[in-house]
Amino acid sequence: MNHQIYSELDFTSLLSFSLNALIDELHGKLSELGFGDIRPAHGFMFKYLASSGATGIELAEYLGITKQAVSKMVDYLEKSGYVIRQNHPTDKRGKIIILTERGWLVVKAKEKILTEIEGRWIEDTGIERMQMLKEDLTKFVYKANEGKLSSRSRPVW
Amino acid sequence: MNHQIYSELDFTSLLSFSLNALIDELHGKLSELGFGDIRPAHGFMFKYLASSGATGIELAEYLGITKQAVSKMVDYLEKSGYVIRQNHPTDKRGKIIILTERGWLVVKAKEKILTEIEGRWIEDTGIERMQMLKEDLTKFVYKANEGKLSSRSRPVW
DNA sequence: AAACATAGTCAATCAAATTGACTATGTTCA
DNA sequence: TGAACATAGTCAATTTGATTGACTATGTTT
Repeated sequence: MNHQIYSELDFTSLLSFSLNALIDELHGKLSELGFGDIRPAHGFMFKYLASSGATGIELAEYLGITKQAVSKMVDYLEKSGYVIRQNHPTDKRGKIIILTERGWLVVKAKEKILTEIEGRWIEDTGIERMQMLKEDLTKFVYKANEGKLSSRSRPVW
Repeated sequence: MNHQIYSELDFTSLLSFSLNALIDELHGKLSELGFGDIRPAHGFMFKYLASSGATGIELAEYLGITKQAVSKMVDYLEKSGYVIRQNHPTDKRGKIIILTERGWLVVKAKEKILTEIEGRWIEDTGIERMQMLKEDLTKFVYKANEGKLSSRSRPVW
């Protein structure tokens, strides 16, 4: 293995490679579990839908993409049986997107896998350092978004 | 500002948001400097070309994308005046892609901006913690790639 | 010399997003 | 209360970054 590559990584590369490694492992394991049609781009959508349902526009704001892009993603996930569109109870223009049973299976599988990965990281570096790492990243994210509150800029995984 | 969003971020979100914040700031500043036609996808290409030149296939391997994709990126960057294709000195099939003067300006601007950002992070969290953070991420990246040495999986910024 | 391998390009397609135009419903206010 | 405006969602065309497949030209092996 080419060790040199890893000894001189700049900060941006470190973040990028870490995230990629995480996402690759996650989607590899999801594929093994029969969820091969879930793609990285869907990750944050599932995350948001898990907390409750959501309208298209809520999703668009959360994901930082247009409502048209959300609509297409929902088309795909609905066709694949992970979500359904329901009529909004009070607003006849609106729809609410909710997870199907199969959608919930994905969310649960995803959580399990991510917990495993994070657990392995904790074993490697210790719980205190992992905690610090999270604190620091949280601080950076928070600071980076102080000035311009808006637009979450395509967080894709 | 919605503080709640930031207090409960899982690890994947933290990595994703940190990386996005970094990339957004970098490309915002590059735009201000007149390099608005450089896009996040070009980041690692510039990084690799800066160390020496490279053939298309070397770039493809480094970036984890196909040689056709590299060829298109090079078309774009050549048209924009950041790189040129030269004939390979010994292999008549091959080309070497090297940075133009304008390409070097981008590399230097990029390094300056990233150093600034990293400096701000160090101010916020301290040099020791920053060092630990880097060590930990390096360890994760290294471990994640032990099994399967190949394919760098689209590191895009 | 023939057979195979490699570097690069061309063309068609896919994935994830965009902008712009549109329908239907909801809200405001003169 | 109805006209004017705003909002939720879809349809269509386009862009960006990537893919697979087919091809040319050159290099290497046997």
